[in-house]
Amino acid sequence: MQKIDTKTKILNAAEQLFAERGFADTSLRLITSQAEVNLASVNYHFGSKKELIQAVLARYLDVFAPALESSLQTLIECDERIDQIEVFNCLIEPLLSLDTFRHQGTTMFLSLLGRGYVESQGHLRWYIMTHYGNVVSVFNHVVREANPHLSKEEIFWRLHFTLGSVVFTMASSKALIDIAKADFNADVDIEGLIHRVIPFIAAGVSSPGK
Amino acid sequence: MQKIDTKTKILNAAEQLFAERGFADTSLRLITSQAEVNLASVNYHFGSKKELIQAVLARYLDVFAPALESSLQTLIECDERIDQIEVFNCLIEPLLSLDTFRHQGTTMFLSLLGRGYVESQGHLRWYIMTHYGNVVSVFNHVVREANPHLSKEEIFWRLHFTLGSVVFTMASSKALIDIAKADFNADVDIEGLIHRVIPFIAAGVSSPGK
DNA sequence: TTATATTTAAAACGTATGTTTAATGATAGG
DNA sequence: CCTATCATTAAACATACGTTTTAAATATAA
Repeated sequence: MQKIDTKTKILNAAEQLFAERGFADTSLRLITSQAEVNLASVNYHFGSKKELIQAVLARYLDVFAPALESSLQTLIECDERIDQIEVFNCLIEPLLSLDTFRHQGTTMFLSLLGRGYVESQGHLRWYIMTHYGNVVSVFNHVVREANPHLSKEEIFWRLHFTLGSVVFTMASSKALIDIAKADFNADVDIEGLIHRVIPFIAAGVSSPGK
Repeated sequence: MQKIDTKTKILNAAEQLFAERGFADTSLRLITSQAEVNLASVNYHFGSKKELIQAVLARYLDVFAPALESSLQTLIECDERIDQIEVFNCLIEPLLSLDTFRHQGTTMFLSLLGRGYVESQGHLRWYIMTHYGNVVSVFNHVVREANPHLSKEEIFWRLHFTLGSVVFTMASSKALIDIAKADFNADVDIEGLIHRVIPFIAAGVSSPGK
């Protein structure tokens, strides 16, 4: 059992609480008591609550973004004709690897992403664009290749519908999985959920439209 | 120009601020100053902030739920074979009529719905089920009719993916529409957005799956 | 070991929150 | 006209928040 330093203990506690309760409803005192560190250490190590939130998100994005990018690059190099479902399949491995990277990492990441998008009034969007803009561009490019019949604008909107499906579902995945258990005796985990959502969003994105 | 009573002034100011900034980030002082009423009048008329939030949501749901229900009933009675796109089309009129009912009512309602779902930790879900459970049942029933090839469980998940697409997009529709304006010189309003999202979610829901 | 820098600790600060109180004003019924 | 109910106001309340300060403790390096 190795010793975990204060900074990491804060990040671990913070990400869990942020994912469960959102940013505004999670106080620094709750975080530090859960992490069993002193209150002031948050401001010492991170400067402010806002910077802590960024650090929590960055810890995931720094792993996820490069993984997705290389996954997309492989797709570009190997396939002549790209299908939309293959594009979304590129998300699976980078997403699921977050679960080995940290306990319930996939759920945590997607919850944080969803909460960040609705709570930060567009700040997260800007942050992602400036820090991970490249992988976003590549993703957009590949989706365009897979759907030559769609305009840039149509793709813009459909990718946001997609993002909504994913982060909204994942943000409440814990509760939803419980309901599914109770109502259908169905045992679903986060991996099963991802495999359920991908056909849905792929069909939506590639739909001929009205 | 008729005189608006305090209770309504509070509701009007609250729903706008809630939709824009979320529930946690909107203080009663901000609401009452915007509404130009006394701070204490919130607790006098509504009891607490939580009950104010419920009142704001109820004001929309009390209009939307019956409208949707009758719209679905008409569909059931008229069509022998129901298509999924028709089911979602039933949402259009009830949603858009909120815009005449109140300024930017459609956007407001969907934003509130989205925020309620992610901020209330499942409370809104319970509230809707207990107060408007009937229309939810009818909607579920119609979707089942339109998609006999899908299991109850599959429909459960796909409707949540759908809800995610809609509320997530609408919750940030203001910002997204601005981006679309800047990037594509595209003029989109809330009605246009609804007509964009319906083919997307209809294709997703009725997709054969993997 | 000593000097220096880094990290932790406890306490207080200032501010903002939701809520309550108590007094005043308005309104309608007898 | 008086009274009882309802509505509004200003002020205070208690609490919770993010942040800062000051000092002690710990680690690091000479």
